[in-house]
Formats: sequence, C-alpha cells, structure tokens
Amino acid sequence: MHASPSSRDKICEVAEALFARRGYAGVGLREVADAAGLGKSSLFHHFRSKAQLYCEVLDRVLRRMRERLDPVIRAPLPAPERLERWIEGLVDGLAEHPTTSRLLLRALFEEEEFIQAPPPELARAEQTLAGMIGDVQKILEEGVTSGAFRPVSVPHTVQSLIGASVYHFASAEIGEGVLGGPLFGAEAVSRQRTELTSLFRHGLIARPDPVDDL
Amino acid sequence: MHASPSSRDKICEVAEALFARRGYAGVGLREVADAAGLGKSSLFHHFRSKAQLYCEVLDRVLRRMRERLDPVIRAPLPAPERLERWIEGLVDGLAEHPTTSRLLLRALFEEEEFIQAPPPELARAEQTLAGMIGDVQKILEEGVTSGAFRPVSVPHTVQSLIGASVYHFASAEIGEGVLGGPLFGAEAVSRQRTELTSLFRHGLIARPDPVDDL
DNA sequence: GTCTATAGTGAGATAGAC
DNA sequence: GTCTATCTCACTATAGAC
Repeated sequence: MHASPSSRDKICEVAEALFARRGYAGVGLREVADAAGLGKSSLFHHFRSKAQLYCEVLDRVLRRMRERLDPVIRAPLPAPERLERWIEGLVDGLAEHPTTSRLLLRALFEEEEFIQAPPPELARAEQTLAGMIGDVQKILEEGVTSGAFRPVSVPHTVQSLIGASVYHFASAEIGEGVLGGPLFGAEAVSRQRTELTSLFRHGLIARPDPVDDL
Repeated sequence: MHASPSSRDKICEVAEALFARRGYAGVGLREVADAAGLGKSSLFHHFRSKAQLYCEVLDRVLRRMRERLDPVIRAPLPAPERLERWIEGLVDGLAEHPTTSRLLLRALFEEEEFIQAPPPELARAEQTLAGMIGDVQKILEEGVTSGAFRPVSVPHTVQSLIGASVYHFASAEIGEGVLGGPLFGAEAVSRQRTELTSLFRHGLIARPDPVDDL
C-alpha cells in the first residue's frame, strides 16, 4: 500500500483490469501503456513480452487469493466447517476484486496461447493454482474418509465448487439478468455466500436417511 | 446430416472449433478459410463480417442445446425429477461436443466486443439463452413453491448449476489435472452426470430434519 | 461462388537518443 | 527509465477478374 506504486506495479494493475475485461488477445500493449500513463515502448523495460506481463498478472491474482485462503487451510476444524470457511473465503475473495473471477476463468482458455513458448512465470502461476486446488481436495477427502461427507467423487466435487463460485462472479450481464440486480452488491455477495455454503453443506453431508433411491 | 454440407455450414463447423479453442479475438479469418478449404475472401460472400460469423456460430450451438433440453421441459413430472433430467441433458449435451462448453463460457466475455455495433444475429442467440435459463428457473421455482425443495434463492441456484456444469467441461488441462484423466471419456461423463444430479438432489431437497444450525 | 491482389489499419517488438 | 521512430507482420475488409 505505497502512496506511489512503482511503474511496474502500476502496469500490472491496469493490465489486470484490461486482461480481465477483454482477454489476452483482445488487449493491445498500446492500451496498457496509455492506461498506465506511459509510452508503449516503456513496457518492454519492465516486461520482456506481452506474454510475460500476462503471466505475471495472473500469478499476482492467484497469490492474492491463496493468501486469503491460507489461514482457513491451517485452521484445526472438522472438514465440514473448514469447507464452509473455505467457500466463504473464496466467495469474499472473488467479490472483492471484480477482475479476479474473469481473469481466472479466462486463464482456462488462454494458457493454450503459451504452449509453444511458455514464459517461466506461467509455471509459478500454475503451481499456485495447483496448491489451492490440492488444499480443498484435502478437505473433501478428509470429510469423506471421516464419514462426515457422503462418498462423493472428490475431483468432481472440486470441479463443481470451483465452477459454481467462479462462474457466478464472472457471469456479467447474463448473471445480472438471472439475479435481477448487480452481482457485486453487498446483498448479492452475502446471499451467494450463504447459498453456496448451504448448497454444498446439504449436498455433501452424510445422512442416516439417504434419498438415493429417488 | 447431408453427405456434402454447404460451404456455409462447413465454415460454421470449422469456425465453431476455432472460436471455442482460441476465442473471438484470437482467431483470424485466414485460419477459418484455410480450415474450410476456401480462400479468405470467399468468407465474405457468406457472412458480412467476422462478428456476424461468430454470432451465428454461437446461436447454432445454443439452439442445438435447447433442442436437446426442450422435451425435458415439457415432460409432466414433479420438479425434482424434471430437474434431474434437465441436468442429465445438459451434461450429455456439453459432453457430446467438446466445443460447446468453451464457446458458451467464452461468450460470457466476448459479448462485450459487440456492444458498439451488435449484429442482429446476437439478439437471436441471447433470446435462445434467455429461454433456456427461464426454463430451468421455472423448474426450480415450482420445486420451491411446492415444498419439494428447500427455500433456496432460485437465481443463485441457477447460477451454481450453470457454473458447475459448464465450467467442468470447459476446464481443459486444469480439470483433467483434478480428475486425473480425460474430461470427455465415457466414464468421466457418466460420473459427472451422477455427481451433479446427486449434489443438487441432496443440496435442494427439503428435509424434515434440517442441519442449518451447523 | 471462388479466386488474386490490395487497401488500410494496428499489432508486438526493437533501436537508439536523452 | 522514458521517449520517438521504425521494423515486420497479421489482421479485416474490399475490388474486380473469372
């Protein structure tokens, strides 16, 4: 929280907003430079290429999220409670910066742009993401083996959890049409927190009286 | 199912694959033309612009999905059963063409490219999507008012359902890393069908013995 | 209906002055 | 560390022959 961030940080900030809005291919370095108050060529003194800039922005976003979720992982709580805290942290983290969900969802697709010559920064971002996924996977596995959760497929459940939460905040006009109001308003965020936690609580908790025969 | 599709259909087919893989801004018409076995200029005899081609491809994909889900909507079944059929149809439809989920997820972002001069085809695609969302919304509302489902927020639940299903099949390498195998294999698709339906069945069904005090 | 040729624009990246 | 100028390349779209 410096009063005057370095040019490098400023570039990352504006690039995060632009990449989130229009994607890797849709953003020109000219636009980034203008938004950062610099000439286009000056960017190349801070980043070797557009690809490196993008990967560094992605890694920043992932680390920001992982820092937020880290204390939850270390909390000595039973799996169901820890999962709820993790979901709440994820929702709050996604709600805090509207750029995050869009950048992360887009990252699914745009990593293919770098298969030819992946910048070293991409590997860091992938490791950060893999760590977060591994963390929530452990929570679910613990819950299943302890008998607190139904014997669900942990990988598929992880996918559903990520998809439901990230998609929601990335859904833009479509999501606002479904909700009938803003996605990032305080009330909508709070509701998303409770809806998602209760959906997965009811959906996962083991029951003495299953309805699988429905 | 013609033996020799028209040039127009051929262009749409290859464009669907390319747009799904690299997005609107990431695909050049040169690439589309080459893949269709045509010269680049020939595309402009079939489509007025790149934007029109994209919107027509998007509408085709949405209509393909809606046709598949239409019989489920009209089925005279209680809400919980109809929701399960709807989810199974959605999963099967997404699994059938690996391009679909990616194209639809990307459409979230890329509609912003057309706010300046939206092609008329875009409105058709948006209507098709709005219809499908309205359909599943009605199922959920029916289930909540009949007391079969908990008193969840229908809009948030719709968002979670769409997010979980579409994200899963669009998640590419990340999803395959989580699953430890291919996303579109017969076994993985079948498992996704049962995991998603049972997650929402357990997550939504009203219970005489709630655990909301957890 | 498809082609070649090209207009016109903007992209990422580099060189070198200051 | 920022700038101007420039290189090279790819893009969308058009014109007009066949």
